[in-house]
Amino acid sequence: MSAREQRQVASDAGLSKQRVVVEAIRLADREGVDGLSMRRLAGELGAGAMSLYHYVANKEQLLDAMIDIVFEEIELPPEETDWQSAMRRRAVSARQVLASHPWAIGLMESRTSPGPANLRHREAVTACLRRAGFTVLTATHANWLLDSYVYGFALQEASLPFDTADEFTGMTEEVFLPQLPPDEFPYLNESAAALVAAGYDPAEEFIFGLDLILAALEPLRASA
Amino acid sequence: MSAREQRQVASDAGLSKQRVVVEAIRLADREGVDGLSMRRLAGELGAGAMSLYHYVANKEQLLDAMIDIVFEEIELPPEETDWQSAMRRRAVSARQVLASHPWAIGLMESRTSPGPANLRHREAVTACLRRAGFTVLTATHANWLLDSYVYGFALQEASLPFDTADEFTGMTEEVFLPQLPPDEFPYLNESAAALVAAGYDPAEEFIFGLDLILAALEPLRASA
DNA sequence: TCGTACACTGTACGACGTACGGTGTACGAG
DNA sequence: CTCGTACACCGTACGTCGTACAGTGTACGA
Repeated sequence: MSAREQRQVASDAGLSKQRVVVEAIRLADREGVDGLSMRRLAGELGAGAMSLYHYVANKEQLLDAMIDIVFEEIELPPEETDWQSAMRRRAVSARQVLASHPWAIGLMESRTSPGPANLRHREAVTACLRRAGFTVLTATHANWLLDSYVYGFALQEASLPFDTADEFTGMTEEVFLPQLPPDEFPYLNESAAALVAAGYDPAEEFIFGLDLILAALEPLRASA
Repeated sequence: MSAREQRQVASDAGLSKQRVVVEAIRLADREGVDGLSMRRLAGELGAGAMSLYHYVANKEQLLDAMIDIVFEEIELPPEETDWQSAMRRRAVSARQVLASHPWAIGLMESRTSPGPANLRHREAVTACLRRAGFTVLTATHANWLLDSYVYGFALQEASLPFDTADEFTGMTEEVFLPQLPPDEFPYLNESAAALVAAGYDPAEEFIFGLDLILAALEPLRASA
């Protein structure tokens, strides 16, 4: 048995850029982006820290690659349906993916050059809009608008300190409301109370705004 | 002249939480959030690194305080106009502020508890919407929708690798287009070409989506 | 049999956040 | 006028970070 094969047994498989990046994503999902260090990542892979630099030029490039894998996970707009359904599907998918990799959102601000999966995604979305009858310029507007909504929603969702409706109710009643004097924040109190009563569901909230935007974009199609 | 007065001359004024946080923001604006270290910040203030810990519990709290100062800079919705104008003003202000502190957007994802300025802002926005005739629930929807758009737009804008229209044209023609094979990315090519021809202005782009959202929200008012 | 190339790693450096234990000065009490 | 205390500030040190650099061992073609 060669040393390479030994290593493969010891660490589940030989190293590769793919394996490094995938494990990095797992680590970031588990511990947050601050918990992702080259040493820890190497440890997870059963390797020395410097070995990683044979597959990734530096940590920045590793982060770029991680982001692009995230984009790969987002569904492309299906081609066989009307444009609104297609956009809704890909937006919903994007929200799900970003919610399961919250660190990705904070990373986008600092990373300026889009990866290949990102480009493929943009191309597919633009294609869908153009084929639906939007002009080049209105398609650009629609693109900015939809992406802004999706990213902004994911950003807000990521900064919520709870994940489930129960946690929300608990946190609101025990932490937030006591911090909000009703005379200074009457409307926030009212709104928090209503949300506790009505229940809290980010997926529903997301769909509401999304459908409102899609409906408002409909009249901009040239061939309507 | 006392030692304290000497210090004040040497470093422009005695230390204070306010001064520490403001200088931290200046440093982050200038060098990015990665360039902000306790040692460098202390250096800018003419102090030792550990002195900062008398005004800030740790770096996390410093970042929280920075974010809240940023929220303080955003205009509250004016009370004397119709709700759409009020929302437009505060949204435009928010975009400007976030564009001048791009690091703030990436920070929001990891920071979960809102500061006082943030709360005041939310209260004022919610008040404006409720007074305009939105119900508690539709006001919540509108809030999520508008904030998502503003934050998401700011996030996308921050991740653009250029600041001016000229830079945009240059980068597009010299860097992006050569990377986009026309047969693989026909629509992105078309759209890039159109943008170069029509000129690029993020402020206009922002207003487009904003007004579209505001118009779409109008019919949701109860007292319309 | 040997040379080369490749995959990998050990060590070391400078910078980071911050715990801990000072140090000097201002100031109220005696 | 003296002195105790409180406060503002800092020097040093520890563990961790990213990563430059200089190896080391093995596979493989000649």
